[in-house]
Amino acid sequence: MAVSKSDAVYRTLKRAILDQLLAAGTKLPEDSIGERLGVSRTIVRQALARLNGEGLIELQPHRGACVAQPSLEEGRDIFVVRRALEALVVEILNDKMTPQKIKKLETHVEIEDKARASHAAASIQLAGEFHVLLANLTNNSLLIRYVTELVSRSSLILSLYGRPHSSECGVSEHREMIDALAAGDRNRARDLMIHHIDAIAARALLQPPSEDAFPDLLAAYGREEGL
Amino acid sequence: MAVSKSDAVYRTLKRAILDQLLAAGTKLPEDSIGERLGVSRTIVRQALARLNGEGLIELQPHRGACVAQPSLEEGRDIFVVRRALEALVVEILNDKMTPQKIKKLETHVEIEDKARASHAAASIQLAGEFHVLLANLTNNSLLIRYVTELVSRSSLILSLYGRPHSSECGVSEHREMIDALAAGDRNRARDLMIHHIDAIAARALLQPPSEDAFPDLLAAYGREEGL
DNA sequence: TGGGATTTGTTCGTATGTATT
DNA sequence: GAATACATACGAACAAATCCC
Repeated sequence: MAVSKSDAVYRTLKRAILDQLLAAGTKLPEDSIGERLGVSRTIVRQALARLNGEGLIELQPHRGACVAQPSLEEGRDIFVVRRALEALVVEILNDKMTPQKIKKLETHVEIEDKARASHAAASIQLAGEFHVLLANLTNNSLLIRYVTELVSRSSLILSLYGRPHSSECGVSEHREMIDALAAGDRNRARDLMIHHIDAIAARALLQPPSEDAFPDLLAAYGREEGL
Repeated sequence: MAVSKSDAVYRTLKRAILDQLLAAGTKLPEDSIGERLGVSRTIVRQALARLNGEGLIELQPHRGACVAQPSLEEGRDIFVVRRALEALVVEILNDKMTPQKIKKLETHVEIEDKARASHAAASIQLAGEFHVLLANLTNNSLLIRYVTELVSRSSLILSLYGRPHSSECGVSEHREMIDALAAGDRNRARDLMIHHIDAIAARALLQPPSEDAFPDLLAAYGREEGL
């Protein structure tokens, strides 16, 4: 077997969460997942433990797992870290750009552009993968792991608080960034990335809809009624 | 039970690795660990999987686990990320310092100072904990998790490539950093942190000793002998 | 090269803890 | 508040792969 079973389950679940087939908050019982995927609970448990480590699911003792529902505050925390690490990515890449790498990035953006019209799901995924690709070019495995995790979690946040079906990134911003890197313009590349992440954060961290506003309204009415 | 068994095993193993009771490269057979700690293999496996996720052990399929032996290059990668994230920590703390927090930090440094004379093991641990404490004060849970992981792995690198028994950090540098934060001097706090991390990296990433130099020497001799 | 010993990977039954009626 | 239903936590045993002689 090329990859282990739990690896396959891990990937399947991760993809399902990021594609929003499993919405935030969905319960993930070991038994039904195992049955559905034709593996035992042990395998599912391993996959769940790994997803928990990456913050994609929440795992409560004796109460099982559910798809993570990061709060707005957690969302902000994630983007604060993401901005710092992706700034580091371009910082590192400034000294390591080659024609091959530029070509790789341009090819990816081409694909993004083509998918943009067709359908949103693939577009969102590709936009995230651009950031992971950038991280990969640094060859710093830890940085790659962190950025990958951050991009995944950003996607979750976007699904919770962002405007529905809005792509995470603008393709044009990716193009500008490649140009700055290719030109060796350190400061511009860095500024573009920071601006880009901030733009993503702004799109992803809109104020939560009615659900949260509701209790406050009720409380206000309650006070008027002497409650 | 307040914490799960695998949690306890995880903590025990982590501590053992960081305290160098388990040297880098040591094999970690599930069975003997379980026997030693009075738990079944299932529990040990869970703990090992988690340690693997944090990069403290290496886990090869069908071949078991051993304490991680990061290469010099991985070591450099880790410190590159650590510098960026700890710079972010002080950046955030600049806006959030309170007398309570300053007191907390000062108290910790006091303890560090006292342990410095007595024995090295505790001293190294406390030095790392200062950085974790700083991260904790940001209240950003993701940042806390990443910094904690980075500090742990730095400790492993120090044990592999650093001068033996040398403490990771100078206590005086910690004091200066607290002063800069207390004074609200953003730039100075940031510069001190970056300088501090670079100093740690320099102490931790010395050229590897004879082992690596040996093959080169042999090769040189070999060429002279026509090999 | 082969085969036994050892270690990991997996299954599944039982125990335990949580939620609900 | 107790009993029941349900899901997870754990462990013993089996299967498969690796190591070592």
